[in-house]
Amino acid sequence: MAKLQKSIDKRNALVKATIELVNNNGFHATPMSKIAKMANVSPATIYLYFENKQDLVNQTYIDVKAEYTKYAFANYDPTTPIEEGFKMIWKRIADFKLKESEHAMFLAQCDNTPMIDEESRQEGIKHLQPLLDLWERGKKEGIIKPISDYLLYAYAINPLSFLMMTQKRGAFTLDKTHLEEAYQSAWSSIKMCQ
Amino acid sequence: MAKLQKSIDKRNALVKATIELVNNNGFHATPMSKIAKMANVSPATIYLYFENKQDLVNQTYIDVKAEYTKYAFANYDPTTPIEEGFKMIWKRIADFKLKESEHAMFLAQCDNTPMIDEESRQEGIKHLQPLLDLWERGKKEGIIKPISDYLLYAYAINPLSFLMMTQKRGAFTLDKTHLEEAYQSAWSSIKMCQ
DNA sequence: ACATTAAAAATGAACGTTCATTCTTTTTTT
DNA sequence: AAAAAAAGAATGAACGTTCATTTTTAATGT
Repeated sequence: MAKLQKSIDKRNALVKATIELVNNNGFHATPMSKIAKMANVSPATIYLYFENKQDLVNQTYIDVKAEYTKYAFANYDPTTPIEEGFKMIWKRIADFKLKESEHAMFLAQCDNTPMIDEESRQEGIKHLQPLLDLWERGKKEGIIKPISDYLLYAYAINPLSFLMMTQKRGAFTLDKTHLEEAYQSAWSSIKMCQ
Repeated sequence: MAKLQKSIDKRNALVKATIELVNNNGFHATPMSKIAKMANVSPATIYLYFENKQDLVNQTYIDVKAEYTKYAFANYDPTTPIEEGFKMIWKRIADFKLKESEHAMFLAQCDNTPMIDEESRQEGIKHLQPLLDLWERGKKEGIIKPISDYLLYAYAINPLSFLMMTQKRGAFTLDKTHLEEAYQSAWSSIKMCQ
């Protein structure tokens, strides 16, 4: 019964501290000692919950990625018409990136860095399937451009990461109007007919 | 004459080694000793060219960013018509990201990480002005959507970083066809009229 | 209900290593 | 021969991780 007795709160505190410190200082400047201190835990305790530093950051990545996709598809019904369904998911993702910007920022850092093991990266991608299914359906119906899912993601979704990052740096603020413009650009870039 | 006597080759070798090691291992796992070894130089010698590790990575970032924008605008003439000018710059940027993908990857890592000082980041942005000017002109002529430059960059340019990264990971290959589709998506997302 | 006890969880200090940086000496350049 | 550049070895600090011990938890017997 070993694992079950350990406090989930403590694990979560460690994950939370990891996100916050890596966001602010980068992976290279967040020692285990600081993570422990921020989580109000002894450094040694970390090793009761995680194998080592790499495992801690891998698990943190998977946790946040799962939260992200769960949020994105929370209210999505796979029978929704294409355009409406896409707008729904897009808005949820935008919402996540803005409201949970700490988490979104952490993902952006992980996704552009060799700090996450390839295995965990693969694990994180899995839950995006509903969006890929929607696109598949959209292509069949002649509503979505018949191009690679990577291209669709690059133009429809990924720009939100850049905008979130830019906003986080204080360069500009993504208000309601911007968001509507962003949606129009996203939709323009992947819909058929032009 | 202190600085001038030092070998520019040695400096470049250090910058090159930094890019390669940071790309492959991340900043957190590239010690000065390894950089020195890869550049065939003593660790102590690094400090004749750079103040410290932070300075080395800052200067590397600025170097690569300057190379990037120089490449992007190499054959651009500010009097070119909007659509043609945009296509020209876009293709050059795409070209850079694919042909100089090591450098592009390094920039992507720097841009999503707190590893670069804010000052050096600002320095790196400066040289993008010709593109912003083109957009300004395009908005006035009613050809480009009258939205924030950040939005335009997010949809017209930034997706290339994602695609380059995806390609680097081996998930898919960005061939000629994909590139043409990508351009169409980029242009669709920022042009007026729909 | 309480005392006892064994296991689990948590800890602070310690360990060995690695790191960025500096120091002293040697080599190269002019 | 003097100055600059480069080198290897040295240094102290910081790191990830483990060790020896203490504290907490929960099950058991009375």
